[in-house]
Parts: sequence; structure tokens; C-alpha cells
Amino acid sequence: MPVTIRDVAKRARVSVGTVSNVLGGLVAVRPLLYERVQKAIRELEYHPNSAARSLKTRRTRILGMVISDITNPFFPHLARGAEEAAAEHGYLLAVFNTDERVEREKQMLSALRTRRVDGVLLVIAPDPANSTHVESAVLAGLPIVCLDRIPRGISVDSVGIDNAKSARICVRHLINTGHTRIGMLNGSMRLQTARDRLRGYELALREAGLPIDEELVRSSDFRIESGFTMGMGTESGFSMGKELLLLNPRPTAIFASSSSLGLGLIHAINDLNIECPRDIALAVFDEIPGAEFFRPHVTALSQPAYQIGYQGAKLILQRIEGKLLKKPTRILLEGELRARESTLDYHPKNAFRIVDRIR
Amino acid sequence: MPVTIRDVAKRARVSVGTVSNVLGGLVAVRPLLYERVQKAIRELEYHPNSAARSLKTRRTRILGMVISDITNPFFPHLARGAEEAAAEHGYLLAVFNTDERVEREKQMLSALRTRRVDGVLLVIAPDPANSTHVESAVLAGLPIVCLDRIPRGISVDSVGIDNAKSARICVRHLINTGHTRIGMLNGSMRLQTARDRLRGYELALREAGLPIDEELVRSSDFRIESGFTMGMGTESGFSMGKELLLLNPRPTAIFASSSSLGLGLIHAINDLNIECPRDIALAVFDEIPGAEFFRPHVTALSQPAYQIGYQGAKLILQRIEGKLLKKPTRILLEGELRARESTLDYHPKNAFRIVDRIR
DNA sequence: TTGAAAGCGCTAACAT
DNA sequence: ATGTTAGCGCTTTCAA
Repeated sequence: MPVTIRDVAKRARVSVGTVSNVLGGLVAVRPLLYERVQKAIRELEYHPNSAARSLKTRRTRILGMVISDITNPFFPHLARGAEEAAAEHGYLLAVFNTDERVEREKQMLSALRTRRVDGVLLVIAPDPANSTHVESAVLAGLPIVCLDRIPRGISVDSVGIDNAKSARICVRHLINTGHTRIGMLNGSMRLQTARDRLRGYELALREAGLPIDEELVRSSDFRIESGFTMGMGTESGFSMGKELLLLNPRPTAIFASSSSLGLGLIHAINDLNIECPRDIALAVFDEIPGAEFFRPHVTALSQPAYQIGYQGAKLILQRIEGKLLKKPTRILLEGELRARESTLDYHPKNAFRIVDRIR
Repeated sequence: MPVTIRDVAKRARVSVGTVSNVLGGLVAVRPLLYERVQKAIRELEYHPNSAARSLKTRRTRILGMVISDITNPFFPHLARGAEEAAAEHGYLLAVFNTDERVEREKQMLSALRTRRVDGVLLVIAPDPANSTHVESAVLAGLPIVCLDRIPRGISVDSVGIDNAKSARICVRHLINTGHTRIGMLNGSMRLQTARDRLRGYELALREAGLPIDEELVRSSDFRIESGFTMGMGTESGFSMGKELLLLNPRPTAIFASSSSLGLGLIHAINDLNIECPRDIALAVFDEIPGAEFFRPHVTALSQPAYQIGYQGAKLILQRIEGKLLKKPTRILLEGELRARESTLDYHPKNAFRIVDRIR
């Protein structure tokens, strides 16, 4: 039988109200009694029942975080940031995984509503047709902040990266380093992020007065939008990368819109015995984990994953505390370009190829 | 004002008891009423309040998972496995991060007890002196299963990898491929895992009648025990690796007891212009993420992370349902040796060095 | 099969 | 400053 507040009260020879006051810390309690209560709590190893507390207060002090793939290194950083902000406000962050499946996302959201979490940080699964569950949850008054992937057409708070702007920064950098024939490897056009990154690519070209050649752009589905995996992204980066590299004339630079595409592309570059950056320059949206061990170092657009999580949690806490306007707040952070050897002067005397030969 | 069971009852023109029966699905309800209730639930978007339910039933159907670093790729796989098993039994898995800090671990454990989760899957932070909080939680009747890192001297269920056995497999492989002077890079001796891996190393040598040369073994603290990071592990792998590589005579093979140590070692090998496996053979405990893009491919002891999580959740669910003996169950899984080029015939004609030149 | 009502452990309002 | 108590929303008797 678990210890209840009555047990504590009895042992400390006070009323349950007094115990509650000690617990809450808001109502003053005479030092003598205060000590007796604390002692009883310690001796009994009393842990207040949060179900009972929540039932009364209608708050749980829990923030749910629903992410699409915990295995993708991008998301744990999001979680760390959110956790930090949550902890600062005395909230607990509970992380849930949907495995990129909209069905599970619906289940989780429903479970979290049942659990009465105070708010949900959500990275939606990439299915644009199906965000009614998000909408109805918002309408029902559940504070939700969408992170990274921002659903279209729904009025909801969000924190993300300005994909168009960031992609534009990448491509502009390629242009500034002298390239005029620039290819792009893109993910699934079902994802808003992919569409935005394409827009940034086109914008940069147009700004520079360069033509847009559709042949230079390849799109595919990719399971992981902004991370590192040996899965589809890498494979399509490899195959689509080869297509671009075998074009005649070959583009002199390629912009890969995700790290897994970038990794596949590197693979393709090696496979074709092409030298980077001499024969091909390379800029990747998002860092490739472990790439500091490759040569040349890869120019990347670094995403502020931790910041997205942190700001997202801050935002939802404001929303919870009613400090926000009704109208949704949308925060867009910018990625940071890390120009490295794959787009700069790289002295081949030190280098053999971008990664060592692969099969 | 959130929708309650009374609202549903009113709308369906039945009693709350009947609604509860529909919800529970155990007590039969006349089809006509059943339908009316379901309709009301749908129309009102009713989500049962789990706090109220838990208060009554004394169960939450939540499993907590406390991991030491969500950023370490090993743990998300653990989480995936556990989530799978939890879902199979209708439980929700909530993941919490301690950032390797015992203090936070205590807080989380306390918070989870307050939240009355039905059980906790725990990866302890590496502080052997301080596991009283685990012990007292177990004593208080909270089902706990320790994963991966197994605390000493506490009577608690656990699922882990047999570190000694697995390390022995690695070193035996090095011996079988002809090496007699084998170095080891090890993590912090404060960790039981590190001590066990050392034991496996020594055992393999002794079995083969080889001398144990203390000079060939280097230990250091490492923040992440079985994963990949650019942090301390890599750095100490680099510096300790260099020490070993500059020994005279140099060992002909090195066993790195974690992936980050292995990565640092690779770095050191490159830095010294040593060729692998011609000049030095290399076996690493745990896979190095992204290493499939290095040459030579690195021989690794692959850890069944998903399985550890899955089995751990299965175990705790049995414990929760009282299907287990009082005496703790300890499951030890074995790692699988993936022999690759870094310890085998590697044809240098294809290779330049283990990864391309670093700086 | 259904309804009425007690009670889970806590907080907060009120009384003292 | 402290004690008493109603009631949060649900499940679970128990009675009808």
C-alpha cells in the first residue's frame, strides 16, 4: 500500500492541509511543524501521487514531445534543447517516437490528450494530407508547437528553420565560389522542407541571373529528412548523384539537400573516381555525422537543432501560461553556413579522394 | 472545460457506469446503448482523463525509460526496442534523459515514482558509488530493469551484454589472425563495463598462453560508454592510441573498447601515417556509425541494442504482472563479431589509408 | 444489463 | 497558522 498524504499527516501529527502547504511551499507553515512534516516525508519515502494532484489542479507539468524517428540524430538534439527549457520551468519532458507513421502519431497524440499533458512538441510525420488530428487537438485547446517540419494550412505555433533562406545561402555560396552549373539532390517533394529548399536553390540562381535547368535537379522520397542514415536517403543520393555526375556537361557543383543525400553523393563521387573539390564542389544541407573524419571536410549548412527544441519548449510554456496572443507564433531560425574544403581551395597534394575508396 | 464521462453519459442518455462499461469493454452493454455511447464519445471528442483513471486503478500503463544520453546513438535503438515491446502490451513508453548526471537521474526516478509509472527501464549514469536511489526504489516496490550498464551489489532485474565474453571474442579473433602483441584502449575503470571488457581481454590472452603486458593497456574516463561522439572518448582514443602506436616494439593489433575510442584511434593511425591492417590490426567494441564509408572496413563487435531494449521491456512487463520470481532475473546477451578488413586480408592496392588523411 | 454511489489522494476554500 | 472538508473524473461495488 503506497504512502499517502494522510500517512504523512498522521506521522507528523498535523493535518493533511498542513502537509499540502509544506509540499506547495506557498502557504507559510510554522518551522516546528514544517520540520516534522519533512521528517515524516523522508522517513516514509513519500512520493505525492501526481494523478491525484493533476485531477485537482488540472495540470500535469509534463510536456510531451512526439518525434518521428528517435534514431535520427537530429531529433535527440531537439529533445535535449526542449528538455533544458522544460527543466528550467519545472516541467518534465517525455519523449515519444512515431517511427514516421501517421497512424502512430495519431495514437500518441490521443494518448497524450488522455494523459492531459500540458503541451505537445510535435515533429509531424511527413504526410501532408493528414494533419486533421493536429488541427482538432489544437482546436480542442491542447497547446501544440510544431518543430522543424511545419504543417501547411494549420493555425499552429511553430519553430523551424527557414529552409528556403538557408538553401539559398548554400547555393549562393556555390555561386560566389565561381560555379554556374549547379546541381541539386532533393528529398521527397511531399515534404514542405524539400519544396522550400528547392525554392531557395532556384531563388539563388535567379538572383545571380543563372538559368534554371530542370535536368540538374533530382528529387526522391527520403525517409529521413534532415539526418543521417544508411537508408533510402543514402541510396537515392548515390543513384541520383551518379545521374548528375554522369551528365554531359557535368555540373561543377552540387547542393545536397540532406545529410543522407550528401553521404550517398560522396559515395557516388568516390565510385566514379571524381575528385572533390577539383572536379566537383559540394555543399550539404545539415551536417554529416562523422564527416570531420573525411577529407575534404564538407561544406555544410549547420542546423540549430538544440535551439529549435529550446525555443519550441519556451514557446509552448508561454502558450501554456497564456502569455501569447491567440494568433499563432511562428519562429524561423536560420542555419549557419560552415564553408569548408569541399567548396574551397583544397590542396590535392594532401588528398586522395573525398573518402577513401569504396569497393 | 474538458469533456468528462458525465457529459458523455448525459448526451447518450445513460449512466456514467454504462459509459465506463463501454470504455472498459469487459462488461456487456446492450448494442443500442453501446452505439449511443460511442456516438457521444465521437461527437464530444471525449478523451478519458487518465489521472482519474489511474487514481482509481493504481496503474498508469506507462513505462518510463531513463537513459543517460539520448544523443548517443546506442540508446535510441534501446528505446525503439523497448517501445515495440511496450506497444505490444498496450503500454506507452516515455523516454527521459539524464545527461549522464546522477543528480538528474535521482530527480527523474523520483518524478517517475510520483507519476506512478508502472515500471522503469533504467540505464544508470556511471557512478558506482551512488546507486542507493535505485535500490530504495526497488525496495519500495517499483519495478525496475537496468539496461546495458548493470549496477553492482543491487538486487535488480537487468538486461545487458556480456562484456567480458564479448571482449574475449574480439581479442581471441585478433589472436587467431596471428597477433601476439595486442594493445587495448579502455574507458573509465569506474565503469563496470570497462572492467569487464578488460577482463575479457586478459582472459583471451591467458587462454592463448600470451603474457599480459600492462604497458599495452590504457584506460581513461570516457563520457559515452558504448557510442559515438566527438567528445572525450575520441580525444582520449587519439592520445592514448598514439601512446600505444609509438611504443617500441609497437603492438601489431589494438582492441578499442568503445566506438569513440576506436574513432580516436583511427585518427591517431592516420596521423602517424601507419597503415591498417598492414602495420596495425584493429578491432572495436561496438560499431562506429558511418564507418561503412571508411576503408578498410573496421572489425567490430556489434551490440544488440534493439534486443536489449526489447527484452528489457518484456522483462519488466512480466515483473509488473507478477509473473516473475522474487529473485532478480538477469539476462545477458552476446555481441556479434563482424570480422572485416581491419583485421583481415586487406589489399593495399585499393587503399590509401584507413580514412583519408586528416589535417 | 443498468443505475446509484462510494472512494481513489490530493488541493483549495473555508472555518477556526 | 492550522484543521476540516468538498470535490476533481473515474472505476467499481452493489442494488435494482
